[in-house]
Amino acid sequence: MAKKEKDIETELLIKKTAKKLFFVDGKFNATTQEIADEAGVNRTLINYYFRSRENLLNQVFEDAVIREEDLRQGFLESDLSFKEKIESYIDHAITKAINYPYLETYIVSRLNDGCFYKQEEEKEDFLNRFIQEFEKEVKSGNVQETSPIQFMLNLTSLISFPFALRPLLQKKMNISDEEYVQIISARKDIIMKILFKK
Amino acid sequence: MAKKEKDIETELLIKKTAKKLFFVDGKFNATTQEIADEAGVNRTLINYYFRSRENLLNQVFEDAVIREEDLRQGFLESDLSFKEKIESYIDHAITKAINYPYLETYIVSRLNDGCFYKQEEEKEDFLNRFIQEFEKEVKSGNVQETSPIQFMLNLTSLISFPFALRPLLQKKMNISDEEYVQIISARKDIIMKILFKK
DNA sequence: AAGTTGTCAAACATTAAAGTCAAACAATTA
DNA sequence: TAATTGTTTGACTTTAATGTTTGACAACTT
Repeated sequence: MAKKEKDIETELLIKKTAKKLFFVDGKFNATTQEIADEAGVNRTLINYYFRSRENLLNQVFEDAVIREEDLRQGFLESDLSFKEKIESYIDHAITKAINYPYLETYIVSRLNDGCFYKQEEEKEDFLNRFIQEFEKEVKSGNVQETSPIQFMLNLTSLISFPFALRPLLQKKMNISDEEYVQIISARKDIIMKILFKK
Repeated sequence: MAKKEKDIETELLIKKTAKKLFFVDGKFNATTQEIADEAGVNRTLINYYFRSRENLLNQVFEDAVIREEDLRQGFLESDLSFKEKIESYIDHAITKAINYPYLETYIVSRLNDGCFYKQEEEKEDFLNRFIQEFEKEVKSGNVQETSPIQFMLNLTSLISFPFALRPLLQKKMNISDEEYVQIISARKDIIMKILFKK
């Protein structure tokens, strides 16, 4: 069992590199060669560790879905106020979006290519709890009156879109990299102001 | 010059089908065979009309960029109020998003694959005019005080994201197709309420 | 140091997608 | 109707990406 650690290291390195290409660079069509080059390893190692390219992609996809669902996990658990919970959610989501801007669009592109994944169990629970908490906020007049679903749509749209569409938006609006970072770092407050009346 | 019309028909059919696969179905990796099958024509016709696959993709890309920029064209031209202009913009954008939900993410995915396109000239002009009009609105207290760029980000995010991420959002929130259509058709009013104070 | 196991890469094989070509076919026109 | 031009097709070639095999060598084990 020599070099066992190295084994895991290389395997993880490949996965990490694939994720970097997919989620960070948005190169959804990266070939095994490109992944190997970027990772600085021989291309055949991808087959050695993952059997096939498809296998690697599936693992990456699964990880992405998990990461995506992780964010919601525990989001309602704390004893913060609803507004504070949303605030902390935005923080997390923005951090995620900075590190993996194309995570969501990658998942969608895979879904459209016929990839599936099984639903988590606790979801119903989560949605119900969220709806309940949200309705309370509506009654207290803290948020604009809409359906909880629309509220979530607004929330996720306002957070993720500027990251996922960054190249296009920058180009359309003639914005430099530095400016865009500026703009993006101001998003949290703006989003909070939009979502909460008080 | 026989059959000139038919020529154009087939060529357009192929392009239209490619667009359908890319922008409507989100199949960014469709092969020439898949495009041909979907169009009900022989695969080699793609080479006959477009020389190469890459060529077809570039044409489709260019068209997409144009369509994308068209939407903005004339948006400020009318003598409607700013609010009415935005309202009509949202109408157009939603119609576009219904018909081509993946238009924007497709462009981004191509940009990330190293595709470029040249900037339009009148852009600076458009942006300046928009900024001017927007600042006036801020002064009149019709909109929340933010930068015009942030306003545009909010606007486009709120419109496009629910379309571009539809499969993921539906899955995450356990929403049926019928429900989702419902939700989406209510977006315009919701977005207007968010963007305008009065 | 000989044996064992895990790691890696070069060379080769396979596959599937893209692209070419020549011949068949259709339409138009002289 | 024969000739010309444009369109479509099937068979073939090329290319590029994936997958497999084998053997070198490094590290650890005894």
